[in-house]
Amino acid sequence: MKTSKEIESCNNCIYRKLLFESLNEEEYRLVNNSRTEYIYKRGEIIRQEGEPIDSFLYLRSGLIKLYKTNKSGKDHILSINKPGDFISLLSIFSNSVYKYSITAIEETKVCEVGLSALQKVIVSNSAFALRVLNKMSRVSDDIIESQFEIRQRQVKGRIAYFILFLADRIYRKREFRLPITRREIGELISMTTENTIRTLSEFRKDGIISMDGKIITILDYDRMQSISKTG
Amino acid sequence: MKTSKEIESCNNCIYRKLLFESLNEEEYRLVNNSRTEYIYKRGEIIRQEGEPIDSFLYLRSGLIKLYKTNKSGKDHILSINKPGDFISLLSIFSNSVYKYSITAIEETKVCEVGLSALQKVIVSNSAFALRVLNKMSRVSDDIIESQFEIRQRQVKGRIAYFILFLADRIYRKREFRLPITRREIGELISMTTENTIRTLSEFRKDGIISMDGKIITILDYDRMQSISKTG
DNA sequence: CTTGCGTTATGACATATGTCATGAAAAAGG
DNA sequence: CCTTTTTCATGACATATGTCATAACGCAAG
Repeated sequence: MKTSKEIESCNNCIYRKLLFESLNEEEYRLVNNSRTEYIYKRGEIIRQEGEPIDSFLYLRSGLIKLYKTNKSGKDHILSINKPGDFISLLSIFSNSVYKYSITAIEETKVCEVGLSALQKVIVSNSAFALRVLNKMSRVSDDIIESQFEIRQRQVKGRIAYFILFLADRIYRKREFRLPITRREIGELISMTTENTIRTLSEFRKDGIISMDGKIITILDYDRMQSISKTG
Repeated sequence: MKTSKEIESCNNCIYRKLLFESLNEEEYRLVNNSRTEYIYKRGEIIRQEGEPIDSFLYLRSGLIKLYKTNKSGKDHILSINKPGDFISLLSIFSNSVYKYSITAIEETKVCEVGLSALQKVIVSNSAFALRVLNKMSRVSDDIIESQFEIRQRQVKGRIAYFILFLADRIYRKREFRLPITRREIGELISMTTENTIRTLSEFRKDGIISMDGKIITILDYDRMQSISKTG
């Protein structure tokens, strides 16, 4: 499952400042000693629903999806997360097991910090606790907001919303490679694969995007925004 | 807006134990001095989207809805919350203004604690911080989970899910008074009022529930569960 | 008590979405 | 390289959901 291991110091990590800035030497050592860095290949499962929560996961590079499989075997994707996101913190303090599965959708570097070490530092360092609280509420907020936005749109609006999410928040470009299949887009926006494909084709026919396999270029950004808002 | 004010000591509050147990005298005094208790009548707006977050809100009795109004003027309800729930904590640490509006759907008692007092205690008392972290993640988790469950069902399943939510988690009875209108149920499950009404009528015709205005009785609990799971 | 307005209710019809079938294209695996 | 599997694509049709119209009912304000 975990294909490769490669420990680096947090000192070189651009996220150290974000999170560990307020730690003193001892606290930092405590965190760092219980820290491991793993690399997951595309498609590898990082954590599975029901597994005990043993550590705090922090995404350093790559992309992951958070999802759940229902009884019929159908997956429903909750969110796509990017570097800098806390990918497990959601339930770390209220659940003992993962409520959702996590899979790497491209090669992904994950920092894993032992839960007990993290809790010790939270107890000893209140500035750090506030920082975690802040970051954590932001991630939950983002998930709630995106689900909320998705649910009040129909297919065209949902796909436009997702394409703009990728363009604006993930890649910051108007041309990018879809990181997931059309089936997975459907699992994310709660639509069938066929309708997802059909709608993307329609956007292409209407000249709003061009498509070459997984490469998408937004040709008419304004119209895409308008569809995301109204449809 | 706030119709009545009535300060009680936290000592008599059944929730004190839940949250304020770990506070020492001074911390407790700090919280209590910045604490006010308000009573909101049915339909009264407790907080409005966009208002600055000044305090931490804690629901002592009654029921509230969390919702957002979109540009077309249509409301979308995010959750119905019951006593014991943190109703503002969601965005308290990551936003300076409320992202959602809060309205009392029946007479509701709300405890309001000044945000700065709360933050001071979080910084000074790490056990309390952990408790807040735990409770907070649970509330966010609940919202994410219910949205997640709703979105993968169609109308019948969504309504069955909601009816069972009321029966099992809010009233703990099989007969209860719907606290909201059918339009609001639609706003909660993202369906039109007509389809919501139609589906409830259908449940009645099929002998799954009986209805007398807003009074609902679940006659066939098993079938209701089965619809909630499959439909 | 009456009036007015929102809620509940239902039908007819339009539109959106799902399902099933089929095939081409692309990716994965030996 | 070839084979196998998955993804992408599209059509025809079934079903679910939305829209519009209409009416009875109930609650609340005067």
